[in-house]
This record gives sequence, C-alpha cells and structure tokens, in this order.
Amino acid sequence: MLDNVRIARMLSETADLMEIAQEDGFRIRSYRNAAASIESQPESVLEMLKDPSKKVTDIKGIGKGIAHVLTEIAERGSFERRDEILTRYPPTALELLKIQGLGPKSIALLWEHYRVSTIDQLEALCKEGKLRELPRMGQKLEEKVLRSIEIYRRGAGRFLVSYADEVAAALCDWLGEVAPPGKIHVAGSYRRGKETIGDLDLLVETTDAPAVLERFVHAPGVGEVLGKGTNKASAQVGGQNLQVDVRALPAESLGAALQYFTGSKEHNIALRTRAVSRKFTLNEYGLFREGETVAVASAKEEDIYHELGLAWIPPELRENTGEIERAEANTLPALVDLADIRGDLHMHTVESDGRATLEEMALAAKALGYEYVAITDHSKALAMANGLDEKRVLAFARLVQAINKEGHLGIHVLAGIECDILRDGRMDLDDEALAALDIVIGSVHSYMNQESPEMTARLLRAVENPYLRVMGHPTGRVLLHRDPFPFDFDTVAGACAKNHVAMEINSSPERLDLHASLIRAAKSRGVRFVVDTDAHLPRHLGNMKFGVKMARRGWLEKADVLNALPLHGLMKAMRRRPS
DNA sequence: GCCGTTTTCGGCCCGACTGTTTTCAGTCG
Repeated sequence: MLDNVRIARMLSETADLMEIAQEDGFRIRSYRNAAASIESQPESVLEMLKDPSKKVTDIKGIGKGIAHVLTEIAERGSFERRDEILTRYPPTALELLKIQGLGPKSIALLWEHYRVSTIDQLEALCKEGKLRELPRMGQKLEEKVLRSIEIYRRGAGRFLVSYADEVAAALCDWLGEVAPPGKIHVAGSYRRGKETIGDLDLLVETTDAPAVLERFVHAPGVGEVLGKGTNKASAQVGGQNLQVDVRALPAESLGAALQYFTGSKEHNIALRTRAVSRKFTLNEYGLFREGETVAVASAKEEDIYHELGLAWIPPELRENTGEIERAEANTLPALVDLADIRGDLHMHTVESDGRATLEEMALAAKALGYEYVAITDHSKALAMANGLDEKRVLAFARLVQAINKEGHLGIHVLAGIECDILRDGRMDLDDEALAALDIVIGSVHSYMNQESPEMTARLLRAVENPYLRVMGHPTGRVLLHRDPFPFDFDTVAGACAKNHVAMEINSSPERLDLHASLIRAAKSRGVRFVVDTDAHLPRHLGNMKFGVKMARRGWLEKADVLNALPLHGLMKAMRRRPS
C-alpha cells in the first residue's frame, strides 16, 4: 500500500513536470486522475500486475497508456516519459509550484530564461529585482513570491488541524456579533477532515456583507489583510499566519457555496462533469439548467446532490474516490459518528509521561459521557517517560480491579499499557504482566529508521504476540515532521486481521495515524479499528473528534470500530484470542 | 491519456482575481 502511495506520487510529480513542459492539459489530467485512484486503491497495483487474474485497467482512470507506465515502474522504478522530461527540467523545479503566485508557465519561463530551478535561486532573483524583467511580471509579484518563500520555509504552508480548529473557533466567536453561530460555516479541507489544513474557508450567511467583512478584518490576531472586496476578504491570522478567507453570502446560495468551497477539487470536477452530462451547469451560486439563469438548487447542499441524482455525500468522503458512484447507487456507508464512541482506550497519566492522575483522566472521560476508559501508560523501554516495569504493571492491574470494585469513579476503567515493540519485534514486558491487563497496545517508539524488510518483520513478530490487542499509531508519522516509517503495510494489516489485532486511529493532531487511504486498505483486509486520543492531559480527550473524522475519511462504519461497542462487547473483543 | 444512457472519436469543469496590461494570460481555489 505504501507502494501505491509512492507510485501515485511519481505519477503526480510527472504530471506537475508535464505542466511545466506545457504538454497537453488533458493528458496531464489523466495522470493526476490515475495517481488519485491508485492512491485510494486498497490493493497493491504492483501485486495486481503480477497476478494474471487481475487487470489494472479495471481501475477507474487507468487505461492502456498508464498500464504500460505501471509495468515500467514495476520493472525499473521509473518510466520513459518521466525520464525524458527530467532531461529537460530539473526535479527541483517541482518545489517552485508550492510558491504562491508562480504557476507552471512562470516556472518554465524562469528555467528557460535564467536557469533558475530552486527556491534559493528564486529568492536571489527576486531580491535582485530581476524577476520583473520577465514578461507580465513586476515588483508586486516579486514581493508576493518573497513572502510566500518565507511561509513555505516555515512549515510548507500546512497547519495542524488543531491549530485551524482554534483559529476557527475564535473567529466564529468574534463574528458572533454580526452573525449568529448557526450562520457561520467552516468549509474547505477542514470540513472534509483532512489531517493538515492549508487555509481556512469561512462562509457567513448574511444580508449585510460589509459589516461581516469589516468585523473580520478587525478580529484579534488578524495580521496582514491580503484582500477585501464586497463579498470576500482574506487575511493572515494568528501567530502562525494561517490564511483565512471569509465569504459573506445570502442564505439562498449557501448550499451551492458550501458545496463548492468544501471541495475537494477532484470531487467538484467530477460533480460538475456529471452536471454537464445532464445538461446542467454547476458553480458556487447554484445548479442551473443549461441556458437558464434561475437556479434549480442553491440554498441547500442536499438539493444540489439530489438534482444530480445523488444522495448527499458526507464531506469526509468528497475526494472522488468512489463516493459519487456509491451516492448514485444509494449505497454510501453509514459513517461512524463521534456520538457512537463509548470510550477512549489510549491515555497516559503521571505514572509515565502524562500530566494528570488516573482519577482525573477517568473523571474527564466520564464527563464526556463515556461508558469506559482505558489507562495505558508507557512500558519500561521508554525510561525517559518513566515507563512501567512488570512489577508496577501487576500493581497497577490490582489497583484498577479495586477501583472498579468500589465503583466510586462512576466509569469502568480498563487496565492497559502502551507497550513498546522492541527493535526485534519482542514486546517490552513479559507475558505474565501482559496477561494481567485488559488491553495491550503495542507501539514502535525506537529504531524507526529500520529498512522496510526489518520493520515489517518486527511488526509481524509483534502481531504474533497473543496478548497484543491494538497496533498503536501504526505508521509512526508525525505530521509536518516525520514521514511514516517504511514497511509492508498490506502484509502487516493482513496479519492484524488474522490475529484479531485492531489498528489504532490515533487522534492526536500531531499524528492522526492512520492516513485515510491506509484505513481503507486495512479495512478491505478485514482489520478492525480503535479510535483513541493518546491523551496526556484531560483536555486532550477532546481530540477524539479529529480521529473520528479520519475514521470517516477511511469510510469506517460503527461496526468497524471496537470502542463503539458497549463494555461487554469490547471486553469480549479484548479477551485472549482463541489459539 | 481516458472514456462511452448522444460517442471507439471527440470530447474532457468553473469563475474570480491579480497584476500587468492597454485587452488578458496566468494563477488560484
């Protein structure tokens, strides 16, 4: 599966290069479509190529041409068109696409005129005032590019969803003066539940647009105002300069605007294509019959989907990865919901590196309406975090028994551990200690730079341990900081399914591990999931909403999620598996 | 390069903004 992600990246990078080379736009789009559908494809395409009973051309967006490309990739790790284009443009030019104000045409021009292909060279060029010597470029663009380079260097322009969440909440509060809470909607990738956010799109239903925009640009934390018109204003907000776009619009076009600005781009293109084939045109103001100016639907999103012969599609699914077909057949999944979650199964206390006591965490969980909670401190390998050794584990298990017997906390407590998976795949605690616990999460916290075969073997060995119940933050990624460690995800997911080991969807905003496409891949192999927070403070328990959004992006239903079960069902799932 | 409820050829999503221009190409979402 990680292979699919790599192949998809290769295709979309080639598409970017083709754009710089100004090749046919439709061919470029085909490469992008193919990349997107390979990325969301649960089966490894390299495996499919080897299997004579399967055809990669059965995958939507893959025809003869891309099938040939895939064969080439399988054989030698690259393909002819890519190699050829790389003789004309350097791969570093791709990075320039991330700079605001520069598109493929300008990048091609920069390369042809100045042989500039890196951010550093571009910066020097702007500072020398030489960018303006190119046609249609001027001083303002130089300034914009320099600003954008600075932002890019500070974090690639992406933000953790928790940060976007804070900014959005503060702005909604501030705008409450001119627009009541129900009239302010956050659209964009935030609404789709993506793990990182590029900018924030706020839609405000109002009859007094000027008042809304005026209040927005004077909100606390607003820095540079990037633009302000009659219906829209943009500004950088907060210490990290998150770009926020506010659009003020009348209620009658809210549905169309929400649909339009929620995206994704791929979903919207597919929807508009569908509209065209049905003699409609769809834009941010409404759905119109060809040649007419009165909208068929515009106030409600549901109506737009309905008029196009589709069930309303939850925002988390809007990536054009099969949701439109399912909406047409009215077979969309009934996605798991935050309200389905009955307990949090991963959190830390002062016993290891948490900041609150068992009682404080349990009571905070109870306050969220949970039926049960698992306390899962670190094991001894994480000495820095004062992880538990066998002796402390046994004492902890007895303590939890006593607490439940007494029942004064008013919530059932599960005795658990987040046990390190050691370098060779053994667990950090002996079987006797693990057997005393209700739930064992196994996590990798060390030697994350192992090569894929080693890491795969390590995880497979851990999955074989009869006490392991949950694979914690399975890919080890830390958003904006650390890539997933390499391993054969499909094989490990298959082993998890076979051994009844659930995979964690870690709701910590820094992790949000698993990625949606991996969730779908694992689900297709029969894996079940736990959505939990890895909280180190009572406040962190509130991060569950982010994890649930990831689960929804992974098309999970209530039945896929173990901690949506009532206590007795959960305990049954956690019991030592039949050998 | 893909695809087919008008099609195996001829289509392929939409509108706004910006900065640079003297009428619009390029970028963005």
